[in-house]
Amino acid sequence: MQKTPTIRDVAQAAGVSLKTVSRVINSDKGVSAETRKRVLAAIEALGYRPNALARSLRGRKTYTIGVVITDITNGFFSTIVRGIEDEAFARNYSVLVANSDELLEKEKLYVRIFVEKQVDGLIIVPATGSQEYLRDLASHIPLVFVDRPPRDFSGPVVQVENREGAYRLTRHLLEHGFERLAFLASDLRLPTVQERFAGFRKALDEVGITLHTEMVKDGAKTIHEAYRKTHELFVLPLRPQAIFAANNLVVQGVLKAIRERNLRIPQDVAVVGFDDFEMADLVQPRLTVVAQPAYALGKEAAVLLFSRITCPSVAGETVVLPVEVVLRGSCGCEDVPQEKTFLKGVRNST
Amino acid sequence: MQKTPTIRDVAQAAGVSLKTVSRVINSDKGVSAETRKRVLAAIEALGYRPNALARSLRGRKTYTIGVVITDITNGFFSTIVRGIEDEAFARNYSVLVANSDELLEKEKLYVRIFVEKQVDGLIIVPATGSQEYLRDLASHIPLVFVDRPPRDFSGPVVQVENREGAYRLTRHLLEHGFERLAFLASDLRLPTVQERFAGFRKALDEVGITLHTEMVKDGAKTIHEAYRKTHELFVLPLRPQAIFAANNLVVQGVLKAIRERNLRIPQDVAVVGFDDFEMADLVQPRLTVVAQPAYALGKEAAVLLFSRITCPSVAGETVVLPVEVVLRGSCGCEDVPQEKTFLKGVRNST
DNA sequence: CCCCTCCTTGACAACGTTGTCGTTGAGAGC
DNA sequence: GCTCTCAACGACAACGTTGTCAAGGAGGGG
Repeated sequence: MQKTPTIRDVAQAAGVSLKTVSRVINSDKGVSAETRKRVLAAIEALGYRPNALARSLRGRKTYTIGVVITDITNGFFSTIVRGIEDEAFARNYSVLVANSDELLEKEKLYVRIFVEKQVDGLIIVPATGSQEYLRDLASHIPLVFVDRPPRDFSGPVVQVENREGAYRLTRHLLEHGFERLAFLASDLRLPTVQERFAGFRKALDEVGITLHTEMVKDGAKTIHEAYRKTHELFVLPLRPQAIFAANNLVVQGVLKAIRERNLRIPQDVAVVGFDDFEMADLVQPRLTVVAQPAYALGKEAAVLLFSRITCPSVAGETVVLPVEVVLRGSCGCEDVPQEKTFLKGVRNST
Repeated sequence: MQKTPTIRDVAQAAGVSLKTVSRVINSDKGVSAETRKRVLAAIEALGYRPNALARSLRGRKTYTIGVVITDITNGFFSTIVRGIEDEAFARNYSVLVANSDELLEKEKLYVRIFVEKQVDGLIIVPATGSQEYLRDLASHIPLVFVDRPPRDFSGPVVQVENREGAYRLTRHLLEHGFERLAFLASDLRLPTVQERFAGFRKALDEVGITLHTEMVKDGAKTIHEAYRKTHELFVLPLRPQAIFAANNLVVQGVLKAIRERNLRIPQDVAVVGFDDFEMADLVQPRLTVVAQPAYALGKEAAVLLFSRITCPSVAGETVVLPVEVVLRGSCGCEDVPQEKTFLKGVRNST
């Protein structure tokens, strides 16, 4: 491990001052063509690479943002991250990522670390609990939330029409004539889930259907737990006719359980999910879902963050992106597979 | 945006020198209990947070590593990243991530940026092309490759038994009596794919089956392209009896095409894939695959990297992790769904 | 010929830390 | 009472950059 050359070594090699080298590196004007050539030659010869740390310390800008999500393994979040990353890349920014696992303490810790690392901004999927701890921070560094609003704290959020999407999908279910609908959620304390539940509930209320508590299952945070809760639904005296799975993990558990019980979808029980993903298009019957623009969610959050970074006076309001009900077979509709339903792949590719 | 307090402000507030504050922050000895208390009080009062940039510049250590993968959206890679991230978190390291999209130029650019940001180490899934450009770098900073070895360059790699896995899976297919096997690949220039193809081929050779060129399709880099190539296979006069999909994206395209042609799996055509993922367990019939320990891949790569970071003399050899052939229904076996096939979720949770 | 301008260049300090080394003072040992 | 040791603390430089300011020289206009 030999010593990395610094601007000083380059200056010496080229026989100029530190500042002149600095000017060449930053393509500042005020350097003659001749000198510039000599400096560039020295840079080349020594294999000099600027030290971004020193630059950032001096310039108070790291060209790095921090992203705290709950779990990168979840396709929904990885797609959001991808949206953020692409936008960041286009602006010469790098991205630090962290998985909070829905744990407030982990979120806090990561935020602290990223702030100490002087990130220029932070995009957060807030974990359950209170984001009040961010209050002081918010005046120091631009923050943007994605997917869910923070709690006990107000800041710009980029999210989707959870309530509306759930409402429309539930109405659709009701139009199929189902009356005993179950709602299976990862965590009803999450704002997104609450909104979805509100939409679900509103649709039921409108047609005067009473929702029985045993038809609502909470705490299905993993595929496996969703799977178990689904089984619980089927040992009830009155089994559900349709299941509304509140996210992409839940729906996978639901499918697994139904498969195991040898029930037919949608004849024995209909299933719909919130959030589209490749699998939804490959199972049989294909899954009817509310498709969320995950990539756009990340991209918009990044756009918002960068506008706040470049111009701190930008307040940054809540952005709500539209969702789309994608009817396939699992809700009871006739399933007509058609090409080009590769929505997740829709990207302004780089 | 008020000015953030520095160690200097704390020193002034507590009536001590800079160095004393520094000592308190780093819990160095040589500070009386009384002074320590005063300093801590000042830190608290001012809301002081150390600046990691200055620290890193001074200490030549950033506690940050860079990870360059091809696409975080792909569950295989996001799981690898998760493995890396968990290991990094445990050691107080942060992770910078980048998507190369299999583009060498993007990979190079990111590596350069990360190096300029003075990361303590780099984990790379090398894109197609030559990694020769890393030669100089390797003596300056620890590098570890995951999933595939680099080209024109030798460095520590953490990968799986591609050849062996493909070989075993292909043999299994042959035991079912299939003779016309097709191989569908994303990019045959990739080392992983080459190895898998070699294993596939070896199995065929052993039983004396000649592989016809039209049974090998290359260039299926997206689900959509895999879908198209699959259709191409079925307009051939002699259609394949079984399809070996070389990765998780390919297999999704294959399924989609087969579904569209209303062919039955495995009666009309068997399908197997390389890399397990949730979906494989949910489609009908369930997919027979070679399961790769993606999480462990990332974790091991990180472990190796950190051992090289802490002790630069560690050479770092190639680590090969075992794969497992998971027999389900799509290969022609009787499909006996069983609980607890949640392999992806297997994690030493935090 | 002189002054003014503009272009090129450099010295120096600063960004916020920490390592090195030196100073001070209290207490122990003789 | 004197030296010696050790704990507590501080001054200073350095990490690698860049912003500020000033200097030097060439060239143009009067």
